[in-house]
Amino acid sequence: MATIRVRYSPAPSGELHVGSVSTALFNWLFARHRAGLGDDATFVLRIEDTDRSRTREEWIDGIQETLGWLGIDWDEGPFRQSERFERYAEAARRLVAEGRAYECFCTEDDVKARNATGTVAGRTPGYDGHCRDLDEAAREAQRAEGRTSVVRFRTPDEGASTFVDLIRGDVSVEWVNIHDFVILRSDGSPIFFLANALDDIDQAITHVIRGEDLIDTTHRVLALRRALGEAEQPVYAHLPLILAADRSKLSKRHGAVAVEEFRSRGYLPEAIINYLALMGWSPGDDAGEILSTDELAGLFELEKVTHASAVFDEKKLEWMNGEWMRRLDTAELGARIEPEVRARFGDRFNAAVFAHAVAIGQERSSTLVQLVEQMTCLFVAEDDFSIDDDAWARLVSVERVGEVLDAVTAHVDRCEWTVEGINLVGVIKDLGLKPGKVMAAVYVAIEGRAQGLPVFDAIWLIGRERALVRLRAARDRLGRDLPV
RNA sequence: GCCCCCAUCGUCUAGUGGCCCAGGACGCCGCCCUUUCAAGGCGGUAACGGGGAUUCGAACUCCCCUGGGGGCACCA
Repeated sequence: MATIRVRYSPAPSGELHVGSVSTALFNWLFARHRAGLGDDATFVLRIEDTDRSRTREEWIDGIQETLGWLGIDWDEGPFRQSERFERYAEAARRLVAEGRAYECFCTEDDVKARNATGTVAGRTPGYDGHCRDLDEAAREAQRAEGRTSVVRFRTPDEGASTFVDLIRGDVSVEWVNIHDFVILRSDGSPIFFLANALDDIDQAITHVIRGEDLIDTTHRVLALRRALGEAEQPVYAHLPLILAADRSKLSKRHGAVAVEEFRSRGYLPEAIINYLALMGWSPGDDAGEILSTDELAGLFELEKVTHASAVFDEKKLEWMNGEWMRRLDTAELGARIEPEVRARFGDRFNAAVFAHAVAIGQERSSTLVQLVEQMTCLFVAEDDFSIDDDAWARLVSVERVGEVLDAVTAHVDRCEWTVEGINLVGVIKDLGLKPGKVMAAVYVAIEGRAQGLPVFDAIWLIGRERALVRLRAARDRLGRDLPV
């Protein structure tokens, strides 16, 4: 039995976006898969809030809320780096005392200016080692001038840094390309590298699974760990990134990227998990694509993670969401939207009508939002009932639409009040018209839109009175629009 | 500019030297079903970036090029 400890360590700088959740998911799937194998696997949640200026409490709550909604649960934490500043500062002091790090008086602008003048032309820009070898007298002089300082880590001057990535193999970089970097800001707060290295040590993390955008930072963290006296190093695995359709980094300008946004647009957590798991990983052709979270955890293997970044395709997510909506138990599906529908319609809400609507809507919608929209025509007050322009245009274009509406109205007025009794197919045929050609007009008149629930059901659900009101209103409006 | 990672249909991917003139899924197109639209069923379109090398034989191995992405902060 192996001991596995992974961590998901988001920075609370906004709502969780799909890339970040993907990282959380892969860590979680790995831990749960190993636990299923009998290993002692722990998933730790850690909030990397070292940058006070970018941290907001609501983001931290939001991270937990979103993970909870998705069903990604954690065994330890959330730990917060902001509560461990003294620990980091102490470690930095120790590194300085041991000569592994040094006090640096250069400001950001100083460094930038020196880079601009070509001091390091032809090389990776970065710190030039200006304060590396200041003696105590020189440092004292700087302080006397009132200059503030940071603590900078001294990287090796030669040789290369190499580590084995579980999904990419050997990853190596020459140290000349990695300059001395800041580990403690002038205000005493730690920089990511330090806090991250120390937390991984203190929390005994065995596997670091994160996005490929962090692959270059690994060498610095590893150097820091060794300087901190840690002999053991965790296993690293760098995940492929999720890109926007234009292959650039996914960002707000590409539309929805925050998971909460997808949530409010009617996506199910099951579908989001399923979709994200299949971005950058595949269990092989035989497993199929619609997989529950448990099934995913059972099949997950880091070794099968793909290497190339993947483009986010909302079309496929939507399809997958529809698949999940149809797989869900109807009562369960109803329960997920009932609070919202109740809130929206107050005492106009009717449980029996709602249940029937969910049952027939389940088969024909891809998102919860679509499902809710389909049933608004059932609950909306007649005063608020409206027909959108596109739908009206559709109605008007129907052949002999006036006659159709008249015949339908007459039928609805007297027919037996069951869905089958309402069946309008015969009525249309009696006019010598094809139901498939003209029924759209009835949909528009009754549901206010060209896309919705089967209209015989809708008529039955809203009742004879209201159905007649809507049909006559449509007929009246038609008379005004198309004076005969 | 320097460094790192990557490279199969439009997109997500299967494929680890012969089973592949490359399979699945989404999308798209067509047909069927049909109370509009959806959903569903059936069918179709579409890819191994280029060039060398190794080999009897390369999508699969190696090299170069090209292309894409990422990194180079007192962000993480």
